[in-house]
Amino acid sequence: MDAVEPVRRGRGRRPAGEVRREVLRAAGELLLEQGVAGFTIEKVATRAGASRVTLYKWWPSKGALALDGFSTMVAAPLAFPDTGEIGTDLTGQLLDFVRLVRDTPAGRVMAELICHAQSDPDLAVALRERYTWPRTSMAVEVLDRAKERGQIRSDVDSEDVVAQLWGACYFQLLVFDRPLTDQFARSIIVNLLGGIRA
Amino acid sequence: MDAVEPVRRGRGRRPAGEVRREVLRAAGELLLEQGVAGFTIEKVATRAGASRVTLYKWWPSKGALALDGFSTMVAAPLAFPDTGEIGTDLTGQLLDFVRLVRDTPAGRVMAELICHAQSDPDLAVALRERYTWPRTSMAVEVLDRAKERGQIRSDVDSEDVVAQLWGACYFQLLVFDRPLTDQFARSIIVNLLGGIRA
DNA sequence: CCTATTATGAACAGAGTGTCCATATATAGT
DNA sequence: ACTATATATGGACACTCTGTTCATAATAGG
Repeated sequence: MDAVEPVRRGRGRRPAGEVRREVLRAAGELLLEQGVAGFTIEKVATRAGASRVTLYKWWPSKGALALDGFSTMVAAPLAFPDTGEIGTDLTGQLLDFVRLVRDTPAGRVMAELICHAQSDPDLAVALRERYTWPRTSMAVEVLDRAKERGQIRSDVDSEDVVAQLWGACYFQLLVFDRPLTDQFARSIIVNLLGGIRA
Repeated sequence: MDAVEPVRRGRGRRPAGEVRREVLRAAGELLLEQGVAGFTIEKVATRAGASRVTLYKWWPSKGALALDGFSTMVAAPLAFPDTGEIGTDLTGQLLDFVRLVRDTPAGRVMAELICHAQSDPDLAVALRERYTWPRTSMAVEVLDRAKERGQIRSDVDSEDVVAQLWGACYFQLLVFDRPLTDQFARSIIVNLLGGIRA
């Protein structure tokens, strides 16, 4: 079960950086393997060969540790092309997101982190600052540029649009039980860009 | 704190219906007061003046009990007019939802239940069958009728539209930290119905 | 080399879970 | 009315996880 070599040297100080690295690796692994449900301070400490006290010292909450571990495992590429055509840009970005969520364990963990943030204020702040905001702001920038180019009505709120695209995907994932397909991503972009009136 | 009269009669059998009613009332109250975070089998049992064993016997999981309690407290009205104008119908329905979520504790509890369902299969099934499906199917029906009337393109998937409206609201609530306003609801309907192209 | 910093093991109280048991009693069947 | 069954109950148990305190050991930096 625990295929990790804990590097136990007995009591006493270990290099802080080393311990930190071990803990983050253990946290990330545990998160991807068992999800937030099986993620406990105790298990992370055991797997990292560290003391729970050490974890309590460095991380204010379980959620903060989880997000740190997640970040070290999933280095978000966040590439974002600006081709000048808003439809192309949005499609590329949304498809990247859909595929990340659908084809890797990261998607499920993300969903669980969002959920856990509902009852963990520390995690909620960290998640917004380190994940939600950076990601959405890029989409918002692209949309704002499209508005300047006259491709989108000027009275449209870019953040509303982000909610109607990414929010729809999260809805599929969290509430509906429908699969998250490439076709779905393309369709909702068409719906929003072209309108659904005949 | 505990303003309930537990109706304790000592050991022995009490009428099953009575116990069940007490437990559901206690569960619903606790849920609205403290949310899912403070919702434990132990607290529900104490508040209902019942034994934990009894709860374990009747409800398969904490989530199932929570949803049952929630349902007894929040009898969803689910009124759904069909005026013949798809924009009017959607606006009315979405505004009802937005106001429920924004102005009552039910909204937060709903969000927490959805989140909890991510790691509780029993709750996930119950939530879909008893909440998500009935609600969304009504919106889908209205959209399908609008398609028959030619108000909406026939190649549009009604469930996609639901995801882009209700999903956007859930996104505001769970991921973004933006307030859920009436204006937001109206805007996203306009975006989707009329399209965002200039 | 000396000292401050830091990790560690052990232990603790507290809460919650999930499961036993024997006992008491309401309800249903005869 | 009597009996059998179903069911609620209190008490207890082992277990996990949380969050903390304490003395001890070992590294890192001057």
